[in-house]
Amino acid sequence: MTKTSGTFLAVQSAPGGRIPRTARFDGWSIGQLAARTGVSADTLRYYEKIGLLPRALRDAGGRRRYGVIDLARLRFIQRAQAMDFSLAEIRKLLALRARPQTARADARQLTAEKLAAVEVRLKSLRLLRNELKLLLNLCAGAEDGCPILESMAQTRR
Amino acid sequence: MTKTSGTFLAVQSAPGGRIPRTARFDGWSIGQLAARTGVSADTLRYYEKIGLLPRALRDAGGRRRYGVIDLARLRFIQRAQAMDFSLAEIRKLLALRARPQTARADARQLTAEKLAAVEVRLKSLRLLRNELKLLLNLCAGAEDGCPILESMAQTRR
DNA sequence: GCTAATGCCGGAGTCGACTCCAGAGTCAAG
DNA sequence: CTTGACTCTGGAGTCGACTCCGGCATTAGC
Repeated sequence: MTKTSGTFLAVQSAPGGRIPRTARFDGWSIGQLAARTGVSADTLRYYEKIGLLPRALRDAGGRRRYGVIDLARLRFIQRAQAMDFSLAEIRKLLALRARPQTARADARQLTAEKLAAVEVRLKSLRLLRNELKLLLNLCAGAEDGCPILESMAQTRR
Repeated sequence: MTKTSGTFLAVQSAPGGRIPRTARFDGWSIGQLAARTGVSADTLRYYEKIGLLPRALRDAGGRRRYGVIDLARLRFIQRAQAMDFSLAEIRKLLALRARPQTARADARQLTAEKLAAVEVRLKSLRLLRNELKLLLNLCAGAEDGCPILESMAQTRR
């Protein structure tokens, strides 16, 4: 989400993932994949280290080379992450992808659990918002003292 | 929120904060305050270390003794924490309590900022909830494949 | 007086998801 | 051939809010 160093132009040579007809497409470097996805190179190496991404192919010089499969997997991770799944949960989801027969029920359950957690969080955040609004309203109408600080100082509300 | 080790009975000797008539009330031990508030003794020492609580009075043997002022401050911390304020923010709020003249505006602003942050989080959580619900609905109606995994695998949605 | 419980302190470890670093290797352009 | 951009590795550091530890001192209850 941060480091997007200047490699951007290099990526333009294969827009939309197209393979140039002249030279064999041997994938992207780590920096190119980073620029393409917005995931930093450090993070890509980290994902590999923790096994979220498989060990990438290496070129003659030992440098990582990524292909469309890796890109798809990474996109999957990004989308799952945007859905508030932790890397541990995403690891499970990725494993599910490999065995389609049981995947349905398991993915469903994982998602249902996530939904339940989100609902809970929503509920408490709504309460919190109301509390805060109330405090601000009180504050607007108060002549003396600070209702906000006072409310937190009280022993029971 | 966790460790509530067996000291509970000791506290019962002064229920409701009552002071035994025979001996002078010299406050609570760290364990007693812990049992009374649900904040672990370790955490109390931690709060003192980071200056969230002032250095507690010590008895002859060097052990901490807490009084009602400490209890009130701790309750303040707990309530602010329940309102999603971080310890750093709570530190500011506590500082505000000390200078009532400017406190109003500052506490108001802190609260308003917190409210804004909560609103933002609420919005994104609502979106997330809708996504998850949609996925589960799709999943219920699908005959083949797993719509959940598929949705994450797609390059664009 | 003895023992179990409690408390003290400094410091290390935990969790999750990275981020940063040093020192070395690789590669393309000029 | 040199320069500079990029990459490699293993490991350490970051953030927030604790939690746990070992070794020792003190105290409460019997």
